[in-house]
Amino acid sequence: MTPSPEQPARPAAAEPRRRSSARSTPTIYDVARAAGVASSTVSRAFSRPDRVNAETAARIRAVAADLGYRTNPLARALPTGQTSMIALATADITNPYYFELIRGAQAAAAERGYTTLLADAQESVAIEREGLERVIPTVEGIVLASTRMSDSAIRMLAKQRPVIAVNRDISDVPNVVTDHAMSMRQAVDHLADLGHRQITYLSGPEAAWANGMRWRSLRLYAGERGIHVRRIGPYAPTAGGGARAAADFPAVRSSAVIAYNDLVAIGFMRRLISFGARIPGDVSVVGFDNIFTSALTSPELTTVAPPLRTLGSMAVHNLLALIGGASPTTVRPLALPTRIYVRASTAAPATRRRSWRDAPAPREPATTRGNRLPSSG
Amino acid sequence: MTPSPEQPARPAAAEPRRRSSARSTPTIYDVARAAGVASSTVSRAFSRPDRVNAETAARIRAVAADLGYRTNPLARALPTGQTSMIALATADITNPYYFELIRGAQAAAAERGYTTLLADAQESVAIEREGLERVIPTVEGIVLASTRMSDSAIRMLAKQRPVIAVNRDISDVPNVVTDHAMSMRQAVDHLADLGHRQITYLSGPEAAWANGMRWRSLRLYAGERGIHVRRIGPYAPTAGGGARAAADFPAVRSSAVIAYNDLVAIGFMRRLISFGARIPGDVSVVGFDNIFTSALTSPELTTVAPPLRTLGSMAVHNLLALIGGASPTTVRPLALPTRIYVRASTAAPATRRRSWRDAPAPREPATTRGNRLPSSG
DNA sequence: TTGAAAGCGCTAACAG
DNA sequence: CTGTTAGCGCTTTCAA
Repeated sequence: MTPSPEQPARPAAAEPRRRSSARSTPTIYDVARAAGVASSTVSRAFSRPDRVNAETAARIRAVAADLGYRTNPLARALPTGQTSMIALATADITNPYYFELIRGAQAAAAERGYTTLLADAQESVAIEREGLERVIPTVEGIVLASTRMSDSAIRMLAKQRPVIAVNRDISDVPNVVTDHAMSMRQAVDHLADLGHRQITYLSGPEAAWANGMRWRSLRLYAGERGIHVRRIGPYAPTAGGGARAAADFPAVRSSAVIAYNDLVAIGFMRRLISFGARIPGDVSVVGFDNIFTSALTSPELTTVAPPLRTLGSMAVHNLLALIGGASPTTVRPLALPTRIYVRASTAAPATRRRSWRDAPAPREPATTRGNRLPSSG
Repeated sequence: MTPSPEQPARPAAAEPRRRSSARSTPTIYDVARAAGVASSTVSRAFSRPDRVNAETAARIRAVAADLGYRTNPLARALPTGQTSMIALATADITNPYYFELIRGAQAAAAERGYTTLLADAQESVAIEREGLERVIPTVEGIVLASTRMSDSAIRMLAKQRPVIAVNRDISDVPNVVTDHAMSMRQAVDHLADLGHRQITYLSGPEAAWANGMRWRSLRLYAGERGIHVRRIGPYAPTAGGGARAAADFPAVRSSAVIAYNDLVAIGFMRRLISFGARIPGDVSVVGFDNIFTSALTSPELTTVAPPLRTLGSMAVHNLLALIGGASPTTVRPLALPTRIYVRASTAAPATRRRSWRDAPAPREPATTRGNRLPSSG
């Protein structure tokens, strides 16, 4: 049992027998050998440079550089669980509303060394589930940018990985949201300042959280300013929905309209114009979202812009905080401020109130003011 | 040295000492123990079911299921190098042009069990490089959906990972492209059939490959149909560029205009209308790309739609073939067919040719025909 | 068909 | 500050 003295000690096996530095990408072992240090030192030189002698670190980096060594994130992820990846789930990547949000999230993630996995649901709950399912083991956290999932499904998800919801309020799930109250106040103030006394709200989907918020805020602020409000709808949150709203629109009643979103506003304007109405001559129109297209319509649409980019970056920022160990309660929900872009679809109401339905008149060329594009927001 | 008979054999060390099945997610070892098999058998049951007895496999899957076991893609990636991830690099995720392409790529990847990493360059070459750099070690291949990189940089990249370029022709790098010739032929045929005899081309960036293709094809097909062509520009590929083109536009010369892309066409129309021109009364306008907005302008824009979705899915399809070992030469470049959407911005030329600059007239309400949205393409 | 054992490339105690 | 030594969870020869 006891080895005889002259018996050679077990071969030191200093560094375990690794595959020779064949071709393929160099590893820390290759660098270690070339630099004459232990592999763990190389590892430290890259992952915690402060734990290594400055000179040694420099030498290692030099050797690594000319060997073309690059840390392998996968190999690093295995022992640490830190994949440096987060997922961004959207219900529909095709929806113009989300571009800036995605970009804001992307940029914030990249800045912190995180890579973004895109999980597009393509409008299907099943695809969303499946996509998330596949992605979960790989990511450290998830931003739910828009989702069709139920509250309970989201809570479930939040048990497996840190989750931040965007523009959705679910108890126990931290989120970042737009300041819907402020956005409506901006719309109302603008119209009121112009002299409008009645406003019609083109309602969006009843299930949409934002829709309820908008209507409630509208009543509140309009009331404060002595403005009469009414609501028609609900309509689909699309240009088609807006067109239907135009057909329903009681022209004599309101000199101003606030639509659930830009798409509805645009569809509404187009249809109304085809009926012979003048905008903003007969009716002023305000939308929400400031989608790219809203600066390209005739007339250009006055709209309230959500802080999309900020929404995206804040979501990621908070998510990374969560991942870093912050408690969900610490990550306070934050309502981000909006901004109104005044363009050509709003003006003072006509002094003589008569319906455009009585006497359709030719339109005037679109005027241009404040035609800022979304990207400058 | 030779162990005495009664000496116990080295402890079997059957399965190496792993951390007890503490909390956290179950591993193949947990499943193996619960199912009474070796960990390697569990591994096989999931990665190559055909190499395992059907019953055993079934039992293992059952045990795994109720343990809640799920294969860990990261752990699998380490020994095999198969991460099941591909990267999709875009120069600007905010560009409406790419939505459907991204979605097509995403869907194709998901279908084959691949996850898509989004690398948005945010218009910066530096960010693009850096993003790609970070992502390379993690992905099995890359789709370059739009990129600012130089040809040589791309060839470099292609040495590290399989690469498919979209709408870009680089020797030695397989690609998928739109059939630019066909798309221009569709535009010319449409205008010719309407009776136009002269066409003005609003040129895009000179560096853009598509721009050269379009102009060349235009000359070719217009020639075949006896149509006179001229070109003005170059202009930025934006609505602003189109507006500048409108200022330059020699109204008397052409009854029809083909723009480099939809954005240019839209900017052109708006500015021309503000000058008092009627579209399509005075000038017919055709764009390229069929971006979302083109169905929402007044008048709605006639445009030639690239097969974006197909472009995306084909790119991924070919990329996976490459990853699967297909030789680059096998993956033949393919020019995908386009489709023209005839809307309200084109009509037969006015019988009496006079310049709208002489006598601006009030516009008519937009007509509606073929106002299909991009998503239905 | 199944089991044992050696890694994939990197991190992380624990000594020294 | 640096080297040694176990693994992270899975795949994969090689034997049995």
